[in-house]
Amino acid sequence: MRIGELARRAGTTTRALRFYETQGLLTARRLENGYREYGEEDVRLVGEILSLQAAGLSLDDTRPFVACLRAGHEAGDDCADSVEVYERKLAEVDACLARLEAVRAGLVTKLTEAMARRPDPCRVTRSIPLEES
Amino acid sequence: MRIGELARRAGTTTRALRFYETQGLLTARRLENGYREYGEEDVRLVGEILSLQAAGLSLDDTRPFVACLRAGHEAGDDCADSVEVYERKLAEVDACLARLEAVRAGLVTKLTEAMARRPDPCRVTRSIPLEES
DNA sequence: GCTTGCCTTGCCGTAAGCGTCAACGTTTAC
DNA sequence: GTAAACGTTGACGCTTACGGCAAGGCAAGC
Repeated sequence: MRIGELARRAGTTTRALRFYETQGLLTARRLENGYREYGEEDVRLVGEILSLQAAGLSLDDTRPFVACLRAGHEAGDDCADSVEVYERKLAEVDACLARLEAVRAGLVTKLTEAMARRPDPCRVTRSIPLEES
Repeated sequence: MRIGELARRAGTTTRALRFYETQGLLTARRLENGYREYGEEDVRLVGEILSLQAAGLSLDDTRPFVACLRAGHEAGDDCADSVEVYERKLAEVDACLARLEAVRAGLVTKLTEAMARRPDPCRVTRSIPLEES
């Protein structure tokens, strides 16, 4: 199949596929007219990439998974390198979570302090009519 | 004072200060030779920007705070706009936390599944010598 | 022969916050 | 007199994952 069909079937764009190729994630044989030609296994491969990206991995992180599939494994994470990426990414996510928690705490502090400084905290902008609706 | 001194006193670089100026966050009068000239209040202002960035705000988010200080308020968050930024940012951080939690959960799932598929999970790489140390 | 649709390569732009030259003028001290 | 330390503007680099557009080649239906 050609690039357009692969893009449709894998659920992405031709732009993305060509980009993956420049990144060495995808390869294609060429037809006589220069068009890229893909096989069924490429649908699976691109699907793996997209699924991993959705799981929070960067494109670069998907390399071991692609290599693993190319090496004939049934799943992209059937290789040690892939599992290692999972672990590394998990650690990164945990670090990011911790940092965000800290940022959150700082924001809450600043917010409450600012609110405490505001004059007339009990002011009512508009009185509520008793008999409405 | 000139840009170098302001940078030192505020704890940043001249490059950053010039950048803030292009972003409209900082203004400076010019000496006859074209050099930027700052006052004491600018030290405070730049300090506010840096502190907010450290708290997780983007440079753009600091605009209301700077405007608030320029308007003569004692604190940069003595204005409604600034407080609004706190609230918006807090919501953003919360959303980001939720997304990261989901990513984390997905990673853990993938990792445990991949580990479960690995052969020989009880394999011992090296036997532990009984009499060591 | 015309249109339509698919394909090609390549280059620019995005968002954030500066770092790092380049190439040059100014001030100050020895 | 000159060197060091400071100042100026401008422009490019970096990172991610493409989108958009240009300018064209190829294929198929009417």
